[in-house]
Amino acid sequence: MTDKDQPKRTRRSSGAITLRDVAMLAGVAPITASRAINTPHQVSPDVLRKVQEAVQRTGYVPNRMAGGLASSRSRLIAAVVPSTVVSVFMETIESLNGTLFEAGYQLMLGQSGYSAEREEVLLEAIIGRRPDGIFLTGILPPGKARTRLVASGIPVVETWDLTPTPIDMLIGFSHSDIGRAVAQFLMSKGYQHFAIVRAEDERADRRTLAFQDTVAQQALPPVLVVNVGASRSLKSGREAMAQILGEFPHVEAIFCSSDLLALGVMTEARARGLSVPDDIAVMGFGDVPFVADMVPALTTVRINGGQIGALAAHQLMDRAEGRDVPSGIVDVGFSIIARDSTSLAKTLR
Amino acid sequence: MTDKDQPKRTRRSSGAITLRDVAMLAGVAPITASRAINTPHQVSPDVLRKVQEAVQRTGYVPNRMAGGLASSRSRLIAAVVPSTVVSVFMETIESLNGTLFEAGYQLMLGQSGYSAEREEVLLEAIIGRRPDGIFLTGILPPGKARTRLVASGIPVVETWDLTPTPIDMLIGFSHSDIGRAVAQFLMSKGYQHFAIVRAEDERADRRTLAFQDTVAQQALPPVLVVNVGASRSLKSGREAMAQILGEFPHVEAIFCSSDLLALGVMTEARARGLSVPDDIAVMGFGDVPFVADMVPALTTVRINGGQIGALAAHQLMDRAEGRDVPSGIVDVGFSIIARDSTSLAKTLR
DNA sequence: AAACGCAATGATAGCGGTACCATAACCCAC
DNA sequence: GTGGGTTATGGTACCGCTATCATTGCGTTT
Repeated sequence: MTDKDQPKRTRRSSGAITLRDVAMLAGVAPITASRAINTPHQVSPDVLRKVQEAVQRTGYVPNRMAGGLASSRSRLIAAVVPSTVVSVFMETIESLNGTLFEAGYQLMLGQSGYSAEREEVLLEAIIGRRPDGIFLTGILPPGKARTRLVASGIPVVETWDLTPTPIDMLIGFSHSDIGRAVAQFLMSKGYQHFAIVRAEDERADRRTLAFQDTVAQQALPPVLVVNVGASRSLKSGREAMAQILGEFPHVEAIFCSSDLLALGVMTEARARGLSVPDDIAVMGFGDVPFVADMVPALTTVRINGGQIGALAAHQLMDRAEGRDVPSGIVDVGFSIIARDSTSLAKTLR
Repeated sequence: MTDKDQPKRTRRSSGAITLRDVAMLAGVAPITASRAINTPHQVSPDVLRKVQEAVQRTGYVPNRMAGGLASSRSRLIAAVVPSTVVSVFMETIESLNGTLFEAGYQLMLGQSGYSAEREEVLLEAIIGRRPDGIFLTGILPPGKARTRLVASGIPVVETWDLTPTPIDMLIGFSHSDIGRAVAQFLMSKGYQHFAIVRAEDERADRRTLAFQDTVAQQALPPVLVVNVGASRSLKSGREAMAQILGEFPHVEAIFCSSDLLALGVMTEARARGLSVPDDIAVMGFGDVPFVADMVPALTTVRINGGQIGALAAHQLMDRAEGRDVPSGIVDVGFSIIARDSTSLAKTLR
């Protein structure tokens, strides 16, 4: 009857069930309901039961934005992946996401690889969500984006590479080591005339340089390097192979900066009646699942992407939950998976 | 001098720059600073300049959790993708994420495909974030998860399939139509003896059934169907091919439920000295980027995944921003990309 | 000239949770 | 029986932002 009881202003609300509703239904204070839900051991069995019942009955789902705001803990982790050829990183993202999810965290995805300005906008969008941690595919070069990230104070894991100067935590492997190891592997098989097919990419660059160095130390002929630019498609592998055969017919072994490029190289070789590995050996990089079962099975470099994702998840969550994780570098290494595409089957010329 | 001015309780705070700091620096009220940032046309040029300067100087990044809580608009979209073989959906996710990002939204990723309980937990985690929209890869079968989702009132787009009873919005294509179209395509080429290699998947099921029906209507011999289970690997394609050749040596054309399976089938064929397409025609599904440049180039079914992602993004954002988007079904169709793996090169037996 | 409309700014009260402190009830020791 | 320590619960004040209404100043309408 007393309309004046109503506050003058219209209160808005999303209309959804809130903790207050649950608490009222259970006959306890909101804070007690909160405890029953988040730290059940702190409440009596009786209250716990009543609150759980109320949650069931109402279908209450806690609002994590409100919780995050109040506790300064968003339980959100942001991952930045390159927009192209995400496939190589899929294993990592899946394992990252899976590990986070088990522990009650969510993953936010951002795509990099466009312009520097957009990179900055992306970082700002990410920071605006106040994630508890940030996962970067690759290492972030000095610049505004990096400065902003450091200033934000959010724990960061860079991955997939090594650098002596990480922002914070780093989980990766040495691309130089890979270039060296692959060169040694191929030389140990007796190959002497090498070509490299590589995408335009700083990491491929370092693999290439180390490969060339290692070969040069054995006084072998120089390595022919074909740069296919940004494209990592099978097609560019084929084109690169055509170029190699034109310029360097004596080539015996080709190291490609991705499995897909290697597939292209093999495709072109076969199209020209050349046999892999009888005429030419081919190596890839990445060990995407299907190259193991092709004919010939592709020799390649395997990175344990799942390990990187899981490790990163744990380090970020440890940080978020106040456990001490020193900034530092974890080298997860790599392995060369020797398969048929590099098995010597005829006498080298 | 008066220590008692201090409130008794210790105030916590994340210590970061807040809107209040910016407003004070600019000499305006917080709400005015908010307007300068979010709706600049509502403030005078003078105030705008001062606030922008303050933002620059402080490096202020708005806290979107607080904003979302206050406005009931999170600017977050959740996407649920199957945990396996995400590659087919990558194009969609990239385009979804890209479109959202341009408009100031962020993407949250969830992986489905585990247990039903986990599916429920996932949905609860998603709803807890109060996203402005949810993108589902596939359609959600009736069950607790679906009920909960409907109850949440969050706009939903189901994709990659058609059903007469979507939760809300639906962007997909008919798998039956594909089965029919592929059968007709292959029959029009003169093939009569068919096999299908398929993964355990409800959608593959419908393609298979429609294919069989269409073939049966022409009174052709029955189609040999090989179910490879959950695995969609190249290896299972090879194994399926081995089985087909054992049971059905007359087979002329094989339709696979993924490009990777098709690759496996072709690999096994070649390993046994059979030629594709001279001895056997092969078709895939998905048109992953590299199958166009293989030898032989793979005939396959192309879905415009980018279109699905972009369209879904726009529909969800339209909903979030109060523009009217009727619940309903969009059929984006598909296309058969005829390439070399089905070009008739010798007289059929 | 009084009334009106509109643009720019501000005060206030939340959004839905949790941190922090307070209180009550109970147990134990001495 | 009184002081001290737990355990269970509650009250209050925020987290950082925006919706809503209020106010002010000024040009415009009739």
